[in-house]
Amino acid sequence: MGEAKYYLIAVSLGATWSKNQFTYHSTDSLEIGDVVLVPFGKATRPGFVVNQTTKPKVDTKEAVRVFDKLAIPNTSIDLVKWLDKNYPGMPGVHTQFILPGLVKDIKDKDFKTGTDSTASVRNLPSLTPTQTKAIKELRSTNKPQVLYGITGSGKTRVYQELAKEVLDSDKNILVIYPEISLTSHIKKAFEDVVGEENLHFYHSKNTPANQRKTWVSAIKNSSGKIFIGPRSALFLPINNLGLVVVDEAHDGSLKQDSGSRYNGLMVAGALSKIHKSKLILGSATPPVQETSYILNSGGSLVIMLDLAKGESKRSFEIIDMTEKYNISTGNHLISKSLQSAISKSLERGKQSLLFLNRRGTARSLICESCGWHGTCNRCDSSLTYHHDSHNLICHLCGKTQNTPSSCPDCSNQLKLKSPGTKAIENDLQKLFPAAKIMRFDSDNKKADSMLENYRKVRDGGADIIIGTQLITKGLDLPNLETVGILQADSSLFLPDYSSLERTFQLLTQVSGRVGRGHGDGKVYVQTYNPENKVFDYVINQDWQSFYEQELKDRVLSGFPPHKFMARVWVNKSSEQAAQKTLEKLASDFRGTVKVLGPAPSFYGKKAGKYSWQILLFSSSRSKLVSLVDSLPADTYFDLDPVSLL
DNA sequence: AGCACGCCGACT
DNA sequence: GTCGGCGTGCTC
Repeated sequence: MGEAKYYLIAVSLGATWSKNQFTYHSTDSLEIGDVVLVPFGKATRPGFVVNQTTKPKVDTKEAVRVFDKLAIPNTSIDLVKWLDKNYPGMPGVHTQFILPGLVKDIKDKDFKTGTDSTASVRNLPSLTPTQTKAIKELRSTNKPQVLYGITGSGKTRVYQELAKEVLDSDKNILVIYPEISLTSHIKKAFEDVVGEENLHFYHSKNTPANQRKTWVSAIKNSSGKIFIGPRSALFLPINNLGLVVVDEAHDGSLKQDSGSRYNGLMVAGALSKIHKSKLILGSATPPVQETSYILNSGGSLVIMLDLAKGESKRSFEIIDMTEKYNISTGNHLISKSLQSAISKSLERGKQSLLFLNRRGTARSLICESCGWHGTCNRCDSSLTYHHDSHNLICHLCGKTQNTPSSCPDCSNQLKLKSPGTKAIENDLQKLFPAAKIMRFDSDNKKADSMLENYRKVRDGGADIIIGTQLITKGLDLPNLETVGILQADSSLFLPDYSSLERTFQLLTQVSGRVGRGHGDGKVYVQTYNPENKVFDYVINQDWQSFYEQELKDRVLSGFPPHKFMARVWVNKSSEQAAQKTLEKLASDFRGTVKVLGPAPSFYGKKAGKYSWQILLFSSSRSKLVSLVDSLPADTYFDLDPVSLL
């Protein structure tokens, strides 16, 4: 037993700590990165050694090394540093990402693996010319790349091929995939490359023992493994990472929406830079902001526009719901075309899927006759109706307008509509009494029941499926023929700079549920604004034109990726207090950066608290970082918000 | 997040 | 003179 030495330890802590490095002693000789358990307050928490230090003035407690030589890789320490720098104020949380609670429970047996058998690689399907070309382009550089491939173009097959090469060069692979529990095909695809024993899922729904094993496997193995998980898997302490794939890179779940609000795509970028590994962001609707960042920093775009073998076609019909003769006599939400398509699919024993775009419903006022909706003449953003004051408010600049009693363009009556899936289910049952109808939404989103529901639906337990957001995510329904999108425009007029992009993504992803290799399918897009250009981009499956147009619009409006942005808000028990606090902040910041607002937050009242917000814009991200880092304690911020709502 | 410290009002 | 309200600050 030697003399006690002193070490600076980064402790895994919650969001309320603005500091997380403290001095502990140990009689063991500890190395930088060694994982330790330390007493902190009443609790014991995991931490890692930052460096050796001198005896401090305060009394120290003892750090206990968890396992012999269980050190987190330098790359993970560098990632924590990057997070601390780019999302300031929550260092304890960032350490917790790297050292989650499960670290405390790691036992010797978690180190024991089954036979480290060599990968039992199965025969993979042959490549199409488009896939071969994409692989060649992806191989040609180590810079980050965006893989844009329409639904059905076979991106997964491309990942398989690249994964094989990376594994052959004795490295590990990380695949980020949202809603992994719903999508078995991605699991199978990588299993075919690396074998079951070498494929690790990292997911909160797995058993604790399984999670510990995966974590240990990451820290222990220097090659031959593929790790798959949601955004939290970005923080697995993987060694020797050769490839990072973020599939469905447009997905909103990549953005952490509480605590340290990091953007998973940015973290993936930092991670691959630290490892000098390849980064691929794959999607049928690549995100505008990050695609632009990648293209402006030397990365490139790889395009796959052809359907892979065995994939079938999908066609589109845009239905103008302002035309009365288009609407079913039995139900005002469903068009005649959609009704007869559902009917025909029923006769053929095929399934129909109705997507109810609930985002933004009931809050904006629209005219059913001509498609008019209130917009702010200063911001060009949609106005939101407020029940209490009977006003229309711009949530960007805060300007208030009186609510017109009738449509300013055609003087017909204005409507606030928000049908739920339940109401539609009832209506449809009346239209199709013999059909088995099933709702599939996040109201019953307990993961196990969701998977159960999905199996039931897929295996023919429903003729008509009604759902919201959830059904946009990778649902694979082989027997699906008809897709109906109800209120396709409801997400279009949200007061959010990204509402056009969100709409494009939603519609494209829903459309992608049909025509998956088992007969052609048709998508019926019902809208009150058929002339909106977003529908052309969707039905032509033309992301590139959408992207170019959207980039131009973002330059004009000054939003990301043209400028960096931060959203800053407070929650107060009175509206006046919230407004006053932010007016003070806004006047402090004006002159340093561009400020928009204050205005009420979109969800202005939550749990009895009133929320107001301001938006900060700058060409320098670090300027925004230093501003939000100096905010008062009860102020919240989101750097690079994907949504302003 | 917990938990101690501390400074003021209500009650024995 | 004591009990306890919860604002403030600290956790090596």
